[in-house]
Amino acid sequence: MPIQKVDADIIVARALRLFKERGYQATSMADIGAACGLLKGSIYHHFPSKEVLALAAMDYVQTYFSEHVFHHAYASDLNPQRKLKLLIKASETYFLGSKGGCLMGNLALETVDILPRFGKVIKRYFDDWAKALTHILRAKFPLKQARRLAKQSVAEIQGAIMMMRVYKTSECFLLANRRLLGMLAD
Amino acid sequence: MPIQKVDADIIVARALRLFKERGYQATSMADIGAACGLLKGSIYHHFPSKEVLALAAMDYVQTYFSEHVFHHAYASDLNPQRKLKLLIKASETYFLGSKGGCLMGNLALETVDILPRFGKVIKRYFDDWAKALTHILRAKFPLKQARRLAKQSVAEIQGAIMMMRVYKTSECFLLANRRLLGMLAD
DNA sequence: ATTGACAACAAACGACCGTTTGGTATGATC
DNA sequence: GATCATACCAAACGGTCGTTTGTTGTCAAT
Repeated sequence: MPIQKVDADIIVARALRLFKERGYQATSMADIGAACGLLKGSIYHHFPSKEVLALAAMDYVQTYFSEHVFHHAYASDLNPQRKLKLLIKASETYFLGSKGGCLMGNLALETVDILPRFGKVIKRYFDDWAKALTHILRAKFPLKQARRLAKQSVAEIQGAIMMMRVYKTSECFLLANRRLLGMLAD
Repeated sequence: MPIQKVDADIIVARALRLFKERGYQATSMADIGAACGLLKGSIYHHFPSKEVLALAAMDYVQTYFSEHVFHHAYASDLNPQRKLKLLIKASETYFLGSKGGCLMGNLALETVDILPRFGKVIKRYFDDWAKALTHILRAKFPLKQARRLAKQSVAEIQGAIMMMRVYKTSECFLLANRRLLGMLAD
């Protein structure tokens, strides 16, 4: 009775949410199926394994951030402050608008020494984030220093997201972003 | 044939290592048993459950940091710079000397929304860390600012430890500590 | 009308999970 | 030397895991 049709995108979206909020191992295929109105076996019509499904979810996040967050760094017709402001705003909208913090950060600590394929995707995500910030900070700092400040900021924001999950307060996260913005001011 | 005697402390130490390197869910009682030369069932002679064993491991970390890291903040016969230097050195010794990063940080992201009992211990750990830094920074900054800088630094260091695991480089972690130390300089 | 690809179900697979049980050797106590 | 708690093993428990298999109903194309 397949009157309904659940396509791969919906499964990715639901799985992403679960992986982000509960983690990889604590999310079962049955959980994902239930979130889609399917039995767990039916998911294998769309994805060959749980690991590939998680990779698809990570890919979605990577694409989302490239298109909705990082891309602000490369909008050529804006000044650096404005670019940074838009990038931070987009990041805040994402992280304050949903539970579970950062999928990449969560999976990083949970799986980096266990599932090597995840590590590469996570690395690329952090790389792209740092690259976007570096590109903006280049307007004020020499390349090496811009790179250092960018990496520092990515680390601080990830740490702040961790604190956000532990303390259930966005204070630390907002401060980290404000401090990043302050790097361009003088 | 119990010619050997594996006591609770050894089990905690081995479990701590496994939980830190692989995470909570990916570490089975059989793994822990094997690391102690025991069958998984034998662990239940010393601990009533996996959850309680993990709590014991977290408690060990909490005590270790209180006695070997945070306590430097309260050594009354040293100037603030010296205190901070010793605290940072002890922290670096710990995090650079073993794999897996920070047990508390790892478990925070993996279990905070799933195992409420873990959340409280993790919170206390971060609180104690921030409190130690606040106590040192108080020498230069008013209380509110000291608190803010302390929290910021804890978040940044946790984020840097995450980067250390992902990129397998201690660079970011060392820089975060240097920046913390720089807060006292002028 | 028949075909065939599709989407889903129902059920089972073997493996492993955390935990429990019952038994067995050890070593100290009386 | 008998007693008894201890530390452990061996085996099983019920349950869940990710995955596979076979089947069924649906829908579009022939």
